[in-house]
Parts: sequence; C-alpha cells; structure tokens
Amino acid sequence: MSIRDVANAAGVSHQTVSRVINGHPRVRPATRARVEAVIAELGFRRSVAAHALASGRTRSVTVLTANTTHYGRAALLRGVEEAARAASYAVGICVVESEEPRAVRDALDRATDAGGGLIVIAYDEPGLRALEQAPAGLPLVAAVETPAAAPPAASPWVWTDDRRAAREATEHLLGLGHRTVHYLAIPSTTRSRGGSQRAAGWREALTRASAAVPEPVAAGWTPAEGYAAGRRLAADPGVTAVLCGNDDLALGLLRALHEAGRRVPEDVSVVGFDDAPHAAYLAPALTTVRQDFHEVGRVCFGRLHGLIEGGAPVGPHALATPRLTVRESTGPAAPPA
Amino acid sequence: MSIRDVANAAGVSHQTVSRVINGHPRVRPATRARVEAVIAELGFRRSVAAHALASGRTRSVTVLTANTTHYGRAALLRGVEEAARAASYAVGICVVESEEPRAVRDALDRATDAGGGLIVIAYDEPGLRALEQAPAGLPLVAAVETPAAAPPAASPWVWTDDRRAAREATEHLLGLGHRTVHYLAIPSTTRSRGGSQRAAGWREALTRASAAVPEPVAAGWTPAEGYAAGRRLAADPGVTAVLCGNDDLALGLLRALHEAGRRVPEDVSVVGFDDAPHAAYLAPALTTVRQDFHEVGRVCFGRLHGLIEGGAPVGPHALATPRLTVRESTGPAAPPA
DNA sequence: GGCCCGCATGTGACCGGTCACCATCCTGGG
DNA sequence: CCCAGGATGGTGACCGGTCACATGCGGGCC
Repeated sequence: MSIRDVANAAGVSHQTVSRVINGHPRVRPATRARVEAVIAELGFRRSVAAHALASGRTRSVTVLTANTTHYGRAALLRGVEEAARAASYAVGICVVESEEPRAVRDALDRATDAGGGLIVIAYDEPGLRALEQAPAGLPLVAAVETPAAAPPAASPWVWTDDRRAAREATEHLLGLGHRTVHYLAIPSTTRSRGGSQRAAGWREALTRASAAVPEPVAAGWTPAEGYAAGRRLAADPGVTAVLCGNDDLALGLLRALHEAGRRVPEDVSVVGFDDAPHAAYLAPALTTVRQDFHEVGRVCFGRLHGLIEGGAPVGPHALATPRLTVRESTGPAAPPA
Repeated sequence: MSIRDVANAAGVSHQTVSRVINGHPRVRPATRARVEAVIAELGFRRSVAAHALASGRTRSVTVLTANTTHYGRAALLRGVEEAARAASYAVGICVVESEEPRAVRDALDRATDAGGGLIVIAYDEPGLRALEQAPAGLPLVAAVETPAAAPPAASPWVWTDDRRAAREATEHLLGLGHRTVHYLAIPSTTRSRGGSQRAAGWREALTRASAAVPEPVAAGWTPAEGYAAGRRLAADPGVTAVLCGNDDLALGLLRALHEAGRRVPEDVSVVGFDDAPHAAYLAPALTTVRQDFHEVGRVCFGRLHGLIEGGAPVGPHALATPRLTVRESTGPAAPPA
C-alpha cells in the first residue's frame, strides 16, 4: 500500500497523492477530494520510514535522561509527550545509564540515530555530560538546573529559578526562628562548584541572614537514600530545620526523624522540593516548593518544535519561579530551653 | 555519509559494506577489517530510516499506555527500556488519552506507524481497549491483569498473579482478627465483571472465611483520589481493616485516617499494593504486596523480541506470585469493647 | 587437465516516499 | 489573435539501505 497504489485507484499521479497528503495548495478541490476518498477507502497511511528517508525529517523527538521514574523527570517526560502528541510528533526515550564516557556516547549515538530532535534532561551528571558532548548541529533543547550566571545567548536551555525558590524556602525557615537550616542534598552536577543551584540558594539565604552554614548532607534522589542520610541529621539534637533537595528525600528524612522520636514540626521543621504527588498526603503534610515539571516538558518540546520547523534559533528560557507551599511540616523553632 | 562512501574509501562494493555491518559470515577477515577500519575512521552510522525502509524491520518497540508516571507503569516502562537497550532496540512511548474510540484508534495508529513491536499496558480501560482493537498481525505483547480464566493459548499476555496475592493479603488481615476487610479500589476494566482481579482475590478470601463482603469503595490511582474516597472509610467506625488497590491509594487513606483521628494500626489496619518506593518510608511503614513491575517489563520485551526476531508465537505467561511484605500498618484487631 | 563447487564479492533493482523540473491548460492583456 | 504566466498535474531521479542473483576465482576430484 503505497502512494502509487492510491494514485492508480484515484487516476492521478503519485506526486498528486503526495501533494494531497502534505496539504500542498496547488491541487484542485475536486482532485483533492477524490484522492482523499481513495485514501480513506484503502486505509492508506504513509510510511514513516520512507518519509524520513526521503525528506530527512522525522517528526519525532527523543528524550535523553538518566531516569524515567523519579517524579520530576517523569513529569517532565509527560509534558513532552503531551505537547508532542498535540503536534503529531512521535516520542522516544533514551536512558543514559551512567556518566562514564562510554555510556554517554552510546546514549548519544542511540538518540542521534533516531533522527529527530533531542531533549536532554540535564539535572544530573549523566544528563549534563550528554548535553556537553552532544554533536553540534543536532536540534536540541535541554532542561537544566538554574544557571549560575547568565547563560550564553545561544544555549537552548530551559529552567525554573529554583535557586531563588530554595532561598525563599530557607528564609521561610529562618523567619520561623530557626538558628540555621541544614540541607539534605540531591546529587549535584560537578560543573556547578559547591553543589546544585538549590544548594546555592540555600547557602545564599543563610549567608544573608548571617546564620551558620552547616555542611550539606549528601544523599541521592530516593526515599531510601533520604532515610540513610537523614539518620545522621535525626541523631543531631542541634538540627531543628532541614531543607531537602526533593520530596522523596524529605520522605526518607521524615521517617528517620520519626524513628528517632523527633516530632515534626514541633522538634524539627522539614521542607521538601518539587511538590510530588505524595507530598500533600504525608502526615505531617509536607511544606514544599511547587515545581511545574509538566510545564517545563511542554516548553522544551515547544521550543524544539520551533527550532525544527521554523529554524528559529533557541536561546535560554527561564520559567516562573516555583513558589513555596506551606503545609504542616514546618513550624516555629522551639524556644531555647 | 552512506555505505557507498564507505565502500569507495575501502575499495569494495557497497554490498560488502552492508555485509560487514550486518555481521554476514561470508566476508574474508582481511576485507572485514579494512571495511571496519574505514567505518571507524569516517564515523559511519547506518541510517535507521533507510534500514527500516529497505528491510521492513525497525529494531524498535513502542510502549502504549494510559499513563507514564504512576508507579507500576513507570517501573514497567523502565524494565522495557533496560531490556530494549540491551538488545539495541529503540523505545518509543505512545499514550492513550482516554477510552474513547477515537483516542484509542489514534493511539493505535501512532503506535503502528512507528513500525516496530508493540507493548500494551492494559491495566486500565484505555489500555485494554487498545489491546482489543490492535490490528491482527502486529507483533504485540501485553501486560494485563491476572486473567479471570485460563487465557487462550495464543494470547500474548504477561501478568503476575495478583488475584492470589490479594487473597493472601486479605487472609493476613482476617488472620489478625478483623471481622471483615474493606477494599479501596483502583479502577477496574469493564471486561472483568465485578472489578479487577485484585478485587476478585479480596472477595474470594472474604467468602472462603464466611466474612461479610462490603461494597468496594471506588477510587482512582492517585493519593488525592485515595484520600477523597478514603474519608468515607475513615468516617465509618465499623471499618478496621482496608486493602488498597495500590500504595498511592493507601497513602491517601492513611492521611484520611490520620485526619479522622484513627490510629494505624491500632484502630485500623491498612494494606497497600505494589510496594512503591515510598511504601517502606511512611509512618507507619506500609504493609503491602510487592510487585516486580520491572521484571514484567523485561519479560514483555523479551517475549516481543523473540516474536519479532524468532517468529516464535507468544502465549500467555504468568510471573511468580507477588508476596506480601508485612510492615507496620497492619496489626491485630482491637478486642471488642 | 577439465570440471564442479563453494567462497567472496559485485551488480542492479527495489522499498515508498520527496524533490526538481517539465508539460498542459486556461485566462487575460496588448 | 497571440503570447505571458499562473494553476494543475506528471515524470524520473534520488534518499540509503537490503535483496536476489551474477560473477570470478581457487581447490578438490576424477
């Protein structure tokens, strides 16, 4: 079933069929109608492979990421998928296993082979390496951490200002009377010396308030890692307020505090990050910074789409600053004994 | 950069290059080495589009699902991706928005256009409809609920026996002295009259024990829905044990119970389903049924891969029965007042 | 020494689209 | 009445692989 079969059945040339399926204007309405009727009758669908080969365009994007299940990345992926679907683009996924050069190159090769545009989730080291090593000329947009400085005008980056959000979250805690705020850290990309931008915002707030800046506690992304690292925090009676790099970490920390017999928020206040679906339903409900990853994904696709179809160069783009959502896990510092 | 360029540079015909990249045995080692050297030097990569067009094979699978973010489906997707990557298959995702015929047909069209194999996650109505309406002849494997009866030998289905697991979970609760067990239900596919197989297992245990069978409480998949529906359960003092269709629902229920001032497990016992990453870190830690979606995904891909490459027909396949993991959210029924 | 055969390799068609370019037909202005 | 030029539509090459088949060559066997 090719355009030539359709052409025969409709009594036109294959080129006319091609014009019809591509919405080319120079086709008489009567001819167009006849061809469309035959297409519907035969159930013709154009071959994606042939189209891609002949035109060089694929109408597809692939999302390159280190993980597809953690909340933020999964939500971002969903945003991409929705926007892509609306534009009838196909979406592929390509996971970078680790930050080893070989794994990064493999992933890049796979992503490039797919032929379409590329959306890189560069929230972590593997993603960031992939972004840095992506071949020039490949249509690409990246979701990144808040840049430390003003990015070059040509960087196709999308982010939310979570550095500022982290600062505000820290100030919220400080405003509650806590002497200082500890930080339970998600892994940072090595490019940003001194930790992620979330960490930078936290440090900034502390410094401005002349509060002590404790050593950040390194964790990972998952509740299990938050729990493991959180036990140290829970064991330290000097800790009364903790900002967590994400809500899963906060969940683990909450558990560690619970086991240590420390009440939240009476003894310790906890702030999460991202507003994952579970945050509002924990007991205590988690105060957290609401991030719209869904929107980040949509914007990434939108800009990539513009780049592919319009050729318009894509520059850096910040979304609205995420806002702190205060719930039950934060409260006034206990008065000094 | 095509195989002909490589051929010229290596002083062989394009066909010999083709044989080399496909690992065809009838090539002299010296020739092969020379061609491989040129390929490496030029950085040649075969065009996926041209390969697909000429051979009719795509080396890709697309996962058709109603959702990519809920734990079970996300984990399954991850399993598929890992297995696919190991086999150097590309993976695409295709989301069915709703169960409307139009949406289902669209999704199927998109999935079919991709050209490769298809993995349908048919845990819900949209997925199930897509499965039922998938064109015959398309290489396809589906992750489904536990079948009610022995499935036809030709059904390419993969599942875990969660009906039995639900029965065991219910029996665990009954064994703790609860008079009956309520069920907070995930949406069921209409094909299985009377609810999902999880519901069937629950009902079976109740019936065997001659316990009353309360009306299941319909919820959705998310904590928010579990909370909304759970409030009714929490308000009913007769409720002392609840089985939840998944862990997110259980989370919402836990919250509703907390707000209603009912202690878990002292007043009410709660069992979840799936063992999502957060289950073990809630306070109380959730007793739940551990599901290996990751493995389901791997198996789906493995069978599809066999179908595509080997042509071996794929029949139904049950994985090991998921096991109950007892944690803190279940306890003995309170002695009658 | 001639013949047959299998290995190694080359040749050209073909997959199903798109692209550049050409052929008609029709209309209107000079 | 003729010709320019826009509107329609057709022709054949081409994208970069794979496939079926042809060809050259060397060795074993009689």
